[in-house]
This record gives sequence, C-alpha cells and structure tokens, in this order.
Amino acid sequence: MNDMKAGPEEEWVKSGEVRISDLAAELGLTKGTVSRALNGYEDISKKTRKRVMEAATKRGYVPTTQARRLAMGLTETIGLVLPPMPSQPVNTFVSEFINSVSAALHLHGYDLLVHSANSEESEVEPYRRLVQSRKVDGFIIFRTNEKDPRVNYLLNEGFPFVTHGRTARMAEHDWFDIDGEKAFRDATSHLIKLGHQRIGFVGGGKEFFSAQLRLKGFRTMLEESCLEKIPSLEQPGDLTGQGGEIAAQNLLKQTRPPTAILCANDATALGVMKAARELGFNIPEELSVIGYDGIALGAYIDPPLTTLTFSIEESGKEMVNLLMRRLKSPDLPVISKLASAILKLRGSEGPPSSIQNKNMENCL
Amino acid sequence: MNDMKAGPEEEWVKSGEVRISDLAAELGLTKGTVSRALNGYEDISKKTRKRVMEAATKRGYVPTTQARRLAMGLTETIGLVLPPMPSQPVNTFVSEFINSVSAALHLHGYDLLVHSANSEESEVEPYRRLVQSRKVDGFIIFRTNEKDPRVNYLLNEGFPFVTHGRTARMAEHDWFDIDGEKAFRDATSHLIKLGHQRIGFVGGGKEFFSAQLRLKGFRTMLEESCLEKIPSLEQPGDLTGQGGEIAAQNLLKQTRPPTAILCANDATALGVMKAARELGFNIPEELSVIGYDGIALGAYIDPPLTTLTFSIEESGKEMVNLLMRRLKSPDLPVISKLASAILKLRGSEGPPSSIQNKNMENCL
DNA sequence: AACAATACCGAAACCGGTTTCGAAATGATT
DNA sequence: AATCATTTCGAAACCGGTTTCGGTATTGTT
Repeated sequence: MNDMKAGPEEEWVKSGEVRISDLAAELGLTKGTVSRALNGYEDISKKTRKRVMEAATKRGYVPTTQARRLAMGLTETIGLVLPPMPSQPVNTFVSEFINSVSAALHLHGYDLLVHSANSEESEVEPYRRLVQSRKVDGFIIFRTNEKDPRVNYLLNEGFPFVTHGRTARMAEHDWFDIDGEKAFRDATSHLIKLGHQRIGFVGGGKEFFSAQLRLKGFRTMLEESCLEKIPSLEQPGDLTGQGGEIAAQNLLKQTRPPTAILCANDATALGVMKAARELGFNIPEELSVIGYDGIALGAYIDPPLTTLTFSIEESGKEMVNLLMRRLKSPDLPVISKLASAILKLRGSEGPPSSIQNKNMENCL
Repeated sequence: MNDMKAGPEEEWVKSGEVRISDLAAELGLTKGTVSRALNGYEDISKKTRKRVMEAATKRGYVPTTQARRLAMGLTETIGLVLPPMPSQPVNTFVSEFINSVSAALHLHGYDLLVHSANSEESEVEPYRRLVQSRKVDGFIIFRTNEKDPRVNYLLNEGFPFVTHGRTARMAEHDWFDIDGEKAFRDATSHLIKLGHQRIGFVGGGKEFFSAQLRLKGFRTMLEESCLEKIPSLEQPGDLTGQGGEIAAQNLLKQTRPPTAILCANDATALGVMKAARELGFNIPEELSVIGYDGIALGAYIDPPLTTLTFSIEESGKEMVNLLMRRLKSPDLPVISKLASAILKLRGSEGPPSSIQNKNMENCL
C-alpha cells in the first residue's frame, strides 16, 4: 500500500523504540560501555566497538535527545523571539532570516526554537521565560532598538546572545549589522552625481538605531558634497507604506519639492511612489526614489525600484558563527561584524528633469 | 548601572540556579514532596504546600524543562520544516504563519522547533531525523503536494501531524485548507459579471494540489456560465513572478488575447502585470488581472492588485487546534477544516474595453 | 481508650542517557 | 614466574525532575 521498503526479515522498522539499555542487554554489555563505544571513547576495544556499532545501526538506535541533553547539561537549542508583527508585515526578511539561521545552526548540531512575542506583556518576558526554564543556550536577536530592554536583560543575566543590529551597549555584546550609514552615503552620492541637489529623506522611527544610522549617512554625504541641509526635506516615517505616503505628501506639496527621495526601507519607498503617482509626479523623470531592503517585489513594479540590498543568508550565517564562538568561549572579548549593502539600480532613479544650478563641482 | 531592581536583601537574583533538590534541602523535605506540592497533588497539606510555594517564588525556582520532559516522556515541542525557499520569496506567508502557529502553540504549553530543509537531501530526511531523535511530538506541514512524501512517511510511521493543504491521502490525516476552488469560482464569476468572456488563467505547478484546485474552480465557473473553455488561455506557471511573465507573453501575443487573467498567486500576477506593461496593455482598461494571496504590498503598486485573501492567523490557530486534539486522542477519526478566501477588490480589474458579444444572459 | 480510617510525607525507582572510578584481564618486562 | 603497565569493561553516580508505594502521625469512630 505505502512505500515502506522494509523486507520481511527486518523486524525493527518502527524507529525510536530501542533504548540504549536494550542494546546493552542484547550485547551483554552495560549502558555505560555502549555509550562510550558509540561516542568514540578510547577505552573500548575495536572489536566490541564494531559489535556495538553494528547492532546500533541494525536496530536503528538513535539516542533520545532529551536524555542526552539532560545528562550533558546543555540544550543545544537557540532561541529566536519574533517581535510583535505589524498586522501586515511588508517584507520577507523574517522568513529568510529564520531559514538561514536554522540552516547554519543545524551544521553545529543546534536546534532553533522560535517563540512569538505576546504584545500584551513586556518585551523581555519571553526571554526571561526561556532563560529560566533553561530551554535555550543562547539567543539570536534582530531589529534592535538603541536602548534595547532585551539586550539589557540578557547582559545583566550574563546570557549569551548576538544581535542583528547595533545598540547603545554594542561595546558589551557581539553583534552583526549592515553598514546602513555607508549604504546611504553611497545612495546619496549616486543621486548627487546624477545632478540632484534637493534630496528628500524619509526615515524610520527614532527607536530604530539602524534608521538613525541611515539618516546619518545621508547627512554626511550631503555635507561632504557641500549641499546645504534642508530640514524640511527630512521627514520621519515608520517603515511602512502608509508612513511613506504621508511623508511623500509632506515633501511633494512643498513649494520647492525635492527631485529625489531616499527612503529608509522599501515599504516606505512603495508608499512614496504611490503618493507621487497620485500627485502627478513621474518617476523617475520628475522624481527619483530609492529604497532599502532589496525586496523581490520591487523588481516587478513600474518603474522597478532601485534599492539597497544585502545578503540575508550571510547575515544568518555570520550571526550563528558569532554565537557559536561565544558559547564555546564565554570569556572571549566581544566582536562584531559589519557587512555592506550594495546599490541595486533598477530604474526608479535618474537625473533630475530641470538640470539645476550645479554651481559646485569641487565643493566651493 | 543597569536597571536591575533587586533590593540588597534579595540574594537570588540570578535565575536558573536553584534546583528542586535545593528547595527540598532548604525546607527539610524530599524532592518528591516538593514536586508534588508544586504540581498540586492532593496528598500534601495546605500548610506545607504554602511553605513550598513561597520558598519557590522567593528563590525564583523554575523547573528545568529538559528534566521534566524526560521524566514525563514527552517533548512538548512541535516541528515545522521550512520547505526549500525560492531565492527570492515574494510573500510574507511563512513568517506570518510561523508567528501564528508559535503563538497558538504557546497557549498549550508547546514549543515550536523550526528546521530548514537541506535541498541536497531527501525531503523527508529532516522529518525522519526529528522523529528518530524524539525531538518533537508532532508536525505542522504546509505547502503540500498531491503526492507528498512527507505525508507518506509520517502516516507510515504513525506520527501525528496536520497539513496546511490537502493531499491525495487527505482522508487519512487531519488537514486545514483554504477553499481555493471556491475562491477562483468567485473571482471568475466576478470577471464574467464585469463582461469578460475571454479569461486567461496562469496556474502553478502540477505538483501543487492547491494550484490544481484553483484551476478547477476557474473551469467550473466558466462551464456554469456557458463560456467555452479555450485551452490556449490556460497557461502553466510556477508561482513566481518570472513564470507569470512568460505565461503572460504567451497569452497576450495571441491573435485574440484574453481581456482578463486570473493568476494562481500574487507573485505570478506581478509578473503578468509587468509583461502586460511591456507589451503595451493598460491595466485594468485593456486587461484585468487578479491574484491570490493578499500580499500587503499589492496595495501599493499601480494599479493596486485585486487579489484573493485569507487570514493566516486563523490558519495557524486552526491547525494547532487540530494537532492538539490529535495528540490528546490519537485514535479519534481524522477531521479537516476548510476556510474561505475573500476577493479583495483593489483596482486591477474592471470591465473589458470592447464590450463583447454578450449573447448569453442566462446560459442559453 | 482502643481501633480503623485518613492525611501526609519519605524512600526509592524511574526517564535515558553520560561520565568517573576502580577492578579484572591482558600484555609487557625483568 | 613474579611484577608492573595497559587495555578493557562493569558498577555506580549523576543530570533534574516525576510518580508509585508504603509507613507514620493524625484524626475520627465506637
């Protein structure tokens, strides 16, 4: 009926039924001896080791994880707590990230425990529970805030973790991050070289460190290029499409609207593009738009969204490396890794329509 | 320095250090008694129970999960294996789904173990490993194929699981699904009522049962409306944007192209819209497009994508309910639940430009 | 006051592994 | 052949809980 290939002589097809004590009894050995034989201890003769190994594979013995972990005093499990989601998450970062983290952990024999955050309780509560019940050996944290209660709690507890993103206490913990500041310097520079002089910026919430760094990159490049900083062109956002729409309206209804808008993420950029369309701005002829995240969807809209992109898979791998290192040697000095985003030109930016007074070529 | 609120008299701030034996020693009781006191056994006097409880909270005692689970012979953990992802996933289903499943499991005291699939090995290998090492009590499976090796394996093994989506063996296991057939009947009906008579369809791979059901719904409604089935208007797809582009080219380059295209998912629809733009078709004036999934960003493109949407949160909850029921009573008959998708009109569809010969009003 | 019933708790086994320690068997050395 | 070093394995403790069983101490009954 179904595709089981077990021959008639194979009696132990159902897996997970044989214990180490069964093996020991069958072989006339003790649990301890069998255990050491299977785990490659040197005080077991090659002959009995072979006997044990063969019996183990024949009977399909697989050690019960719970028992092994209890005996060895570790969980081999890493926790990842999903931040409370907006009702409509906009990008696929989370699933890709989980995927890569899980794969990387698996290479080290670790499992990934994914926990959801209940929005009605404190942000650190899930972490506290997982720590106290000893369900995990460490944490992967992402979407950090500058002042991050999770980080504070775990640092205070002395519990291992790695963050995706920097925090105010980044000197005290391992972290991985994308160099958003450099990314936005690059993007700004690109726009300036195209001839833009009035560039708008739609940021993320103040609580997100990363969004602040992106703003910083924007400002730095303006300064380096001797463009004056125009406060009205810097609009707050909230990393959502709706926030982008509102910000874009504030920007484009000004008497001298910007000729380009830099957005803290792609969702924001999509909102900006929508508002721009509704206000009659052609993209990219009358308005350039650049986002950040590299969402796949961006390639299918009109015009395709130019964006800053980075490898989520690499992020996951690197974070797991950092965490494994920390678990092995808890007293090593903290380290961090900064990866860079690359500007993926897809067509939502171009030179400004009215070539503006390019009075500076070399900064005064 | 940091925000620990422990007063000077609180000596046991560091959590996770106190064992049940410590409590017992401190109280002059045995482990067993303490355990029973904490677990509400009736053979413990109110007085000592109170003593135990107070000492437990004072010392911050939390039982070690691993030990408890080993003793009780259960894992209280559910496995979820991520299918190998397309390099660029377009929708947020996975992360939303994980979130809701995790939250629902938590209400039952269960954890969620997320595992990634290594594309180089067999599809069932991760399941086999998790079963054999006894890491999980059951599985949540999604994106089923009609003939699904994972389902075959687990059925053969007699291991509990619930699927999101139907399979060829759906009579043998619990499942939850969205009624894609009805959804596509609704969408097709909507287009027909708008006046469309030549409607294209871009499907998913043959291996996906759900995509087949959507096609079936499309065909059924054509038939019910006495519209002839035109084979060239049914194009295969692969649930990606690229697949949508190719299919759309095949459709729109025909001498009599369709006036509307129904897509098996939103990613496909985005590809279709892109190809349509490039071939000079205005949407929705010259071509209506409808997708399936309800991705949030569909609201931000031009025109906003009309799509079929459903509650992922409900999906997760229902599946967990089914699985918990199964774990409690393994011998209950299999049950299933079918939820419906709703047509979310956003503007990518409208009446056909050239009002076609509406020779039928009441099916002959 | 003697006896049975009940309440309460200690002792110990158990879950399924790992690891330390010591003893027996083997081999090498003189 | 006696002595010592090695190899190899058994015995037992341990990880941190849960649960069964039986024995006191207490209460209730007559």
